[in-house]
Amino acid sequence: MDAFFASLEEAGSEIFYGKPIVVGADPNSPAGEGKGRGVVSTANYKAREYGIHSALPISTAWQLSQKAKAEGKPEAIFLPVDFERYGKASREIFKIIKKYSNLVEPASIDEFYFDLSFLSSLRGESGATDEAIQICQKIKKEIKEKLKVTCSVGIGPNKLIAKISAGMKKPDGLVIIKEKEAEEFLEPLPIREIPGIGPKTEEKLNQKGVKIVKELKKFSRQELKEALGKWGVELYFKVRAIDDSPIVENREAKSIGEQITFPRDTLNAIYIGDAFEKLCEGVFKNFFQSGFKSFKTVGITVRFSDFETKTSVKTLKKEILGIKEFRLEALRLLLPYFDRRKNPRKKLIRLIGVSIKGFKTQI
DNA sequence: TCTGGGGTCCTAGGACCC
DNA sequence: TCTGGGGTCCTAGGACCC
Repeated sequence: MDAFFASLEEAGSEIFYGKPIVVGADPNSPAGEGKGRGVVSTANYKAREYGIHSALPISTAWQLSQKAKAEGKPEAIFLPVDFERYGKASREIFKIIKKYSNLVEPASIDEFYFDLSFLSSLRGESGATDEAIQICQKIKKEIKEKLKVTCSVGIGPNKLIAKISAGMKKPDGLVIIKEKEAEEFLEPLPIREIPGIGPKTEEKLNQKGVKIVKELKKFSRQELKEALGKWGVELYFKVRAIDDSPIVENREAKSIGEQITFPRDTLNAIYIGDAFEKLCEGVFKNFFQSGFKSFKTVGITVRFSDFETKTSVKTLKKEILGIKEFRLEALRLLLPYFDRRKNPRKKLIRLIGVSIKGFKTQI
């Protein structure tokens, strides 16, 4: 989906239509006047013209909006993240795609993989590509009609190529890469376009003089394995457009968690305890609604004011069924961060988080 | 201008078991 | 007199994705 959260907000209101929209943290909490904590989740394309984008500190986004205002352009509209609403839209999109493919994988709230490989056996190679394009155009049209938002689609011989090509023509694009073209298609791309290559891996490979995918092909499987571990072997195949990862429709959650960054760093036990309580309740509610029966592992996260982040995890011998046990175990993990045991310098706390894993399914 | 929130997967060392 | 080998679980941390 294109600028999904912001597009949904824009589509949901006449007043917002055509305006720059920024979904994310509140720019005016707690300090007011654009001094808020947090980052931009999604900016629509109008807001991107101001230089506002995902992951940008919300305070910076606020300044960019003020600068635009001074130049006589419209101020950006800042909105909180409404996960429930976006989740509902996401499920509707899933249903639309499902009408055209019986295998649809929600890769995230705004990304889907779907299988059209049945067309190849049905129509032969050239007929299949034509029909794949037609189906994707229908899906795009139906999503636009029903939700008033656009998406970008990539058609390829595997998930890797489909994903990368979907990103080539945004927004509202449709790109098809045939199997024969796939390897050549990747060669001139910056290595960062390969999903899984982030800032650290990019830097590591830059050190070896590698900037584009073609240059990665100089390395043997063994060399990439030595440099990047197991992931290096996967990368060896990816740069050759080889990817046999399956489309998985029903993925079960492996962990459930919530975290909160405080408006101001604090060591106030009452304040933190209150937030902690709410996090436990939120996690347990989510766990309960997920339909799992029990869990065995409880974890907490503490981020200090200097951004140092610590985690403590405990796997219990017996399964946890109720919120009281859960809260008690989580609290046992949290308490050491208030005293000498895990916070000898009495650093202020910026964030706490609570998570669970090791689920057991019903029956 | 400080750096969200909800996740997944991998690694490495230690414990433990056969 | 040296101190196997493999498998699995657990913890902490890191990289990455949207």
